[in-house]
Amino acid sequence: MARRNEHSKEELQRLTLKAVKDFLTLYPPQEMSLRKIAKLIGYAPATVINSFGSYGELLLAANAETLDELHTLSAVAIRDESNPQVALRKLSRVYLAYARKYPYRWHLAFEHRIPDQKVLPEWQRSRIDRLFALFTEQLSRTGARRNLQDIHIASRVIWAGVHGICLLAAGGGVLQEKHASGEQMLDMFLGNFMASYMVKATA
Amino acid sequence: MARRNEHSKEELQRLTLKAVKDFLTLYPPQEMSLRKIAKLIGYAPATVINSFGSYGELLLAANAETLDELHTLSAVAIRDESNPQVALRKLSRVYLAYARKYPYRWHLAFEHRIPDQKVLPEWQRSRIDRLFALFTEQLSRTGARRNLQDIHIASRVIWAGVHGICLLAAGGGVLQEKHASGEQMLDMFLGNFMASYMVKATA
DNA sequence: GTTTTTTATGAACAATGTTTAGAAAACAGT
DNA sequence: ACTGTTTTCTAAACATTGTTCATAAAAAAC
Repeated sequence: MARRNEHSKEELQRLTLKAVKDFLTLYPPQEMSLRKIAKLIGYAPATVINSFGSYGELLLAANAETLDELHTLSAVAIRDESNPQVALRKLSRVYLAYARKYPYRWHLAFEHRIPDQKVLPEWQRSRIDRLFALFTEQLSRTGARRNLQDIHIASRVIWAGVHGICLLAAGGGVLQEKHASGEQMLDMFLGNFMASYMVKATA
Repeated sequence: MARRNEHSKEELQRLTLKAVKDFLTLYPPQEMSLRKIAKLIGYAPATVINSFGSYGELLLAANAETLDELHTLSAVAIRDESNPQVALRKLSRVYLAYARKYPYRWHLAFEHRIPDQKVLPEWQRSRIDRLFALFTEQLSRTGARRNLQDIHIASRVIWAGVHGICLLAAGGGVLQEKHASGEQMLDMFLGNFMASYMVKATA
């Protein structure tokens, strides 16, 4: 066969990413494949490869959309929140809600080593950093007078804690906690950590 | 070919698991395959399947060994530690050290949905619970007089926090933190969380 | 020595991501 | 309108994956 020219290069990418998103909304990444996605959009496998470079890069692009979505939801959630500690709580709830709503997409985005790619592209790295930055900003606004390095570390600790709790609360695999709700864990984590963090700051 | 009877059923399993362990000490799980392991031990692929049931169950068995190792190291590390808070710190350090030493094995063990297996076996579930229990026990010994449910949740929070921090500090993938050391993050996490947790307990 | 059981494998299968030669539509130049 | 070039797209082939099954051969049982 030959060219059909039904979709532009960008349209084809949009089409493909939409198919991936829809698939991962229902089924886990391991059940997904290049050929299934190709069949879903009505194109040949090689066409998808031509469009994205490789299956791994397609996943990378899909993850970029996930991270963007999560960032937007987070930013909106704390837009009118003046209290930084409450903002941190809201951020954590957004993460948990997202991890529950789209467990497969969420998990894939933070998965390690998606392809055998040696180094992940800069535009992906910056998306992760942008997520961290949301926490760092709120932490700076708490008024805890500390050096930047201290705030940097603390924001990572909070992010890591939230992430780990989401794994327990929404992860469908080995880690699965039934007897403790995600909300309870998040509240206990942020409540205790921030309480002590603020105390030492004002002392 | 036919039977060689060089190894008993158990010996063959030991041999296979050793090969998997050695492989994952050097290379990531995605580069591993049933056929490579089979070649390493000098048996046919079908023989390995016969021995473990499936490739997924082989990974499950390998993960069981990882969890056992981690449990033993943890138990030994806190054996003579009378102070429960110090014990929690030591536990977290063991996790971090292990995640750094065997990043691939560590990651695979806590990965979600290794095979397409619907439900993970009971003997695997109990190994995870045993790891949690180490944290729960020390938390109980802190003297914080709380109900069991509260301690249960708190132990999960601590475990999740430690796990998330290890992901940042030792995870070789998307999440990678260069500017904050794992030790710093662990100390800040446990220090602040426990400080507040204990205060409220004695109040 | 004959039968049965256990052990191990080779060959075949379906599915995977990727490469490549080339067909056909769109475009450009005259 | 014809011709040459470029772009778009795919079928076919490849190597690799996990898994199944008939079967060969050694060991064990009788």
